[in-house]
Amino acid sequence: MSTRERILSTALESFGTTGVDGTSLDDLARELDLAKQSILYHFNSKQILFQAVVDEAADVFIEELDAEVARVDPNDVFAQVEGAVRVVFRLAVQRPALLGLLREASRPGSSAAVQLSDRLAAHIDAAQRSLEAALVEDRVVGNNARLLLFSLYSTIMGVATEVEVLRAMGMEPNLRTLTERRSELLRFLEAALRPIPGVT
Amino acid sequence: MSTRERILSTALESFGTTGVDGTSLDDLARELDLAKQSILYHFNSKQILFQAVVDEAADVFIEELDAEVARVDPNDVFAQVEGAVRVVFRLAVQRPALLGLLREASRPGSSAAVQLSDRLAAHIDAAQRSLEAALVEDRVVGNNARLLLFSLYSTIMGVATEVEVLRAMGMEPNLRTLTERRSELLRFLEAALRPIPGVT
DNA sequence: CTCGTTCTCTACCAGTTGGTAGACGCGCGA
DNA sequence: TCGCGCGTCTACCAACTGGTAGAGAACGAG
Repeated sequence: MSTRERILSTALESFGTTGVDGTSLDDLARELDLAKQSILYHFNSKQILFQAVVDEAADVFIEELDAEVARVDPNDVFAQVEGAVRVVFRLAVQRPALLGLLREASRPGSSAAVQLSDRLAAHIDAAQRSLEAALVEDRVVGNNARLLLFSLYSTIMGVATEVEVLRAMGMEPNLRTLTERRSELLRFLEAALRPIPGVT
Repeated sequence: MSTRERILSTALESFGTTGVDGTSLDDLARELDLAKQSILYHFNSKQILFQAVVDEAADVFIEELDAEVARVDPNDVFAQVEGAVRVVFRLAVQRPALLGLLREASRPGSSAAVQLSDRLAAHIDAAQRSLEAALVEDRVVGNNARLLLFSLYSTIMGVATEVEVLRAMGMEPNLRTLTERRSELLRFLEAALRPIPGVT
């Protein structure tokens, strides 16, 4: 792995867990066993490094989602939701810092928000169109595809990442409860989306 | 308003929008037009100030929820959910920094998480019991009251606070879209909770 | 008046911050 | 062999960080 890649990956880990403001270039340099100035050689400023990290996180996120969605019937909304949930929960286990970074970058007023949204725009549009089609064909219940997508996103990301709230409810965020969380989440989402039989 | 109260309120605003690490005591002092050392007189350290701010935010949050829930039939889960949504959305308009602070304090690994959860424990338990009762009487559909509550929380808080994601979807977070968001959210939650007629 | 308490202030500190300047070593093409 | 670009380094910086020390103002109680 190149130095540049090492820096990116370590920075993603640290920014995603401790936050950008909570991570100093000195911290990163120490962790990388590298001079701080070498970091600044590859990324001219901390801000630029953060942007690069956000881009990388967005790319990984998109890549994983694409790979999963490609294996699923594009007309089956529930299967797509299930795929998205699978991806997010896999990341929650394997790369929690990546989800933490997305959370950091999508914080209200974040400088990286615009950039992140540019990176995701095409995929959001695609998901929205797919949901729209399902909506007009009554394969799914709802009034507004965008807002429905927004609700789905909020629920999935929240259930996958709000581990401290989970703790407050008396459940430790280990692998067993994670599985429970996921299956209850899927049931919840399906109940919210599934048309009532016989009602048009 | 006492100096202590002024400090608390300004700190809540700043911590909730810029984050704790992104806010220096010098910033606060400047904004308050007060010497930094006066802040440290009332709160011996930044950490202690943060804890006090978290406590205050939790108190306000609980107070608002209690006031709303008290006006609602305790056996009507949908009315309770509607009340909670109303409170959260009102705060999203009137005191967005307060929700931002809860988000900050419930960040994975946050030092304030335990404290926040202690403060909310009793209310979480009450909500869970109420949901549990509705569950066994089939007034609501679901398998696990705690996980159901967790899903509800994630959805409501996400839809109310993820304004940058909303922007990424092409909707500006103004008052009109907020109303739309709220009504679509309520529809979504009701669909997720409402038992299908005729099915037991 | 005067003493003690409460609060705010100025002055200061050592450690850390993001960032700059410039030297050194290394590998590679001419 | 030489020069040169690339990457890393040491040394340094001004600004800012959270926090300390201690003086003085305001004020109520005796």
